[in-house]
Amino acid sequence: MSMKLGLLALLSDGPTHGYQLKHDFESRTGGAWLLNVGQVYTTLQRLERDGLVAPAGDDGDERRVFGITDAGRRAIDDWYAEPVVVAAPPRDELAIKVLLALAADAVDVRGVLQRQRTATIEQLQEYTRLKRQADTDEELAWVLLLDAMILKAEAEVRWLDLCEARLRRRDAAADATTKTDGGPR
Amino acid sequence: MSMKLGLLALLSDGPTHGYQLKHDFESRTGGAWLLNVGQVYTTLQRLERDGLVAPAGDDGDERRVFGITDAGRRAIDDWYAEPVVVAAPPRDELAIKVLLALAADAVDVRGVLQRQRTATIEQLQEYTRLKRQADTDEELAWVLLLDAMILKAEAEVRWLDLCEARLRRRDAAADATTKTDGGPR
DNA sequence: ACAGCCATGTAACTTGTTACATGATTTT
DNA sequence: AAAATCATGTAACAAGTTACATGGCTGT
Repeated sequence: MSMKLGLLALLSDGPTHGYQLKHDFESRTGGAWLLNVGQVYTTLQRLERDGLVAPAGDDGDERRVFGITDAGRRAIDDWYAEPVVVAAPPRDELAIKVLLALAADAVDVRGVLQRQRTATIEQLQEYTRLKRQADTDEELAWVLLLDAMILKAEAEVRWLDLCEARLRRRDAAADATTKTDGGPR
Repeated sequence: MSMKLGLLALLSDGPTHGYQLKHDFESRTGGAWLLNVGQVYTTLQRLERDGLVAPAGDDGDERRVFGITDAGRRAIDDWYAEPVVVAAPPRDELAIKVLLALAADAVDVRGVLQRQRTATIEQLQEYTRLKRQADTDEELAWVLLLDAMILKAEAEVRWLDLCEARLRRRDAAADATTKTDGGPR
């Protein structure tokens, strides 16, 4: 949904053609978000199908200029007016992976957590490195994106640590049970 | 990708049929992740097409039992062995929305940020409420999922605050320019 | 002439997802 | 007998994504 609405948002600033949309989108995201041009055109077709954009422009122009329709304007206003709500359940690959690993006794959950932690911390360092550079460049979009990725990565590390802690606590409890009352046979 | 791999992970614990997979998946995610049964069957078809699972079982059974293949075993081992890497760019609806709002002067970015902040904090309170209950129930899967959602929501709030701060700083800088040297005409 | 960008588009495919049809078995 | 649950499946669509074909225009 974000791609469609992203292009629609760009079109709400004025009619343009597909190739320009690609460039606008990329420049507004600080060059961090590159689009395959083909995708822009397919998305435009689908937006037209849904009545959110319409061909607007001098017939006889080789470039196909699209403009936003009233319905499109309404859609984009709604988008900005409504907060983004997380889907329940969150489509979170890491979470599902850990939960499934947890229940499968053939899988080394600890290993999964540790490998993920290492990888995420590496990413965090890379982001921090990039941010030092971006801060001097004053590219607001790119800086904000990096902020977001850093905060997310930090949250992920914290979650991994929490998982470890809860696992240790659970294992300790199970251990205590086996020692005091023989535990599960 | 996570749905497919999720079912495959379940099958790596032993062959079963579609309906059972649905129940396993839901119970292992603490009931937080409900599946449409139809999706399980379509996903199984696709896994079979890709050679990751194969019909395994007594012919003549009314239930279609599937087992994991060697290729499937390899795929699931890889999944657990490799950390989940964030796609660059992150497909983050909130981030793209804020970045696009930032560049469009017809949009009230401050409003977008504030409405999102309110909504996210509300969610945070709801998660916290649910967690108090889950903590007593000792449902590890559900507790871990809530942990993840809480940490993510907190990170989101922090990011929104950071955005606000950076916007204020930018506006202050622009203001200073207009006052001292006349600024942009 | 040739490289490279501007520009448009189509075909094909993937995953996720829902709505619907169908019937057997079990519980109330 | 009716309701619920078990169980399997298909049709259809949305959204994202890539690979490819095609041609004009511009600078060297």
